[in-house]
Amino acid sequence: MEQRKEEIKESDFSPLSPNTTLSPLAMFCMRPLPTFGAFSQIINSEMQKKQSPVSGDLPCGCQKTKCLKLYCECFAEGKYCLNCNCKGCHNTADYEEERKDAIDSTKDKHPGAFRKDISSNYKVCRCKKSFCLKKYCECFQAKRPCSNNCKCRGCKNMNL
DNA sequence: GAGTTTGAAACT
DNA sequence: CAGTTTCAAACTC
Repeated sequence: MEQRKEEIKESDFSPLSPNTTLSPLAMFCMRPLPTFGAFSQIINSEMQKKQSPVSGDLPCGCQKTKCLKLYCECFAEGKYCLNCNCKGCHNTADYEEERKDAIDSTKDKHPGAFRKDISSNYKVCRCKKSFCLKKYCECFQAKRPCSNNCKCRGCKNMNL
């Protein structure tokens, strides 16, 4: 089907013209700029949306820690909570200050925290009852044999 | 779904 | 550093 080129008139773009029909883009461009606070909220919201959940990751279900302690896997991985089952979560952009403080104090006590480059390879377990053959054991859960540095007892998760 | 077990994280 | 408590997930029924 042949598309006829329409003649473009100045009135097509003028917001002052009562009969003008504007494109969605034009409408967007004409919107007033948001206040700084609103702008910040929009940015934070978009940042959170970009935190796509990594495949295989499970949402947390924290109840008491506001997801601001290492008990929370999302927090421990340096991620915002997203689509989680947690209650009273402060591990979101809405609580950025509190979250940042929590990260700082956790880093003070636990310098290796949030360091993806070192955390997974050097973690050790202290299992006593699971023989390191259940997901209670972090090594087992990571599909990795226990190392000499582990403090586990009766370990059956060793390389032969 | 409720209750129990487990070991990391936090606390003292 | 060691013992204890708290916590959330894994597990069991």
